[in-house]
Amino acid sequence: MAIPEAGTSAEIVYRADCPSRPILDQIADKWSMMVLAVLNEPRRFNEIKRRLEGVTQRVLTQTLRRLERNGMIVRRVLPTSPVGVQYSLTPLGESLREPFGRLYDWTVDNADEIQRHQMEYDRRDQS
Amino acid sequence: MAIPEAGTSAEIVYRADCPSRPILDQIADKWSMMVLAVLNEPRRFNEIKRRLEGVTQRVLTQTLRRLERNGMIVRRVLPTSPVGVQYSLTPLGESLREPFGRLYDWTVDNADEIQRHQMEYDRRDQS
DNA sequence: CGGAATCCAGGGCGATACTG
DNA sequence: CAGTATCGCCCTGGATTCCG
Repeated sequence: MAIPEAGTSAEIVYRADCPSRPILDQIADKWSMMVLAVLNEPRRFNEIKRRLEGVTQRVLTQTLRRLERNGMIVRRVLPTSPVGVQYSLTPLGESLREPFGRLYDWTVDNADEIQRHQMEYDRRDQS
Repeated sequence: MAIPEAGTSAEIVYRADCPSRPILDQIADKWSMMVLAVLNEPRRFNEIKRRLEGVTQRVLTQTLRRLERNGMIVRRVLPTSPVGVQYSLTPLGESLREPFGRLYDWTVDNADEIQRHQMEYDRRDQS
């Protein structure tokens, strides 16, 4: 993995100006991940909302705005009546699906083991 | 990518009981990522803190607790004086570094393009 | 349909002080 | 050294209402 490792391991420091910081702040949330996953083809607002069980309209709007601002999706107003809005991935957003997919696969593969650890931890230090 | 795609794309829905949900809530934050990245070898609390420029001690403690609860790191109290505490990766935590590394690489590779999009977006809809 | 605006409660997080 | 404890702010996110 290419997480910054200087020549000697004694120098690994995550500096505050590391370019990954603001990016991770923007994209490292589960709704962004799920929106990108659902946008395997262009979809409309309520279509996305329906597919992301549990998301509120406010949060979905904010998530879409941020993804749009970051150049990962495109918002297109359809000349229909009533108006429709279609969201689709840009090449940039498309390229993010691969690393996100890896992470998603990992969570699914290890969900059981993680839950076992959690239960054991909570049992040990019972409050 | 293996994000759930049923036979027809019309059925892609992220159900609230998807096992990835609670996991992503736990791990999809930047400090968890950075802690795992820094723990390429066992390290002590203040050592980790020094390497994660900008993290407060409170947040680092919480992050470490959560990672420990999820079975990704191990906390070991060293019999020194004054006491030292050493954190190290478990195999589970180790296995998470790979997908995290992918994501990190992606952010570094695309940081510039994302910033350009942001500036353009902010310029267009100047408030 | 796809939002924007408003109100409001909870908690995330920083700052600070204290401890074994 | 490696935390815990406490206070207080702000921001996130839910619920609701209104609009083009």
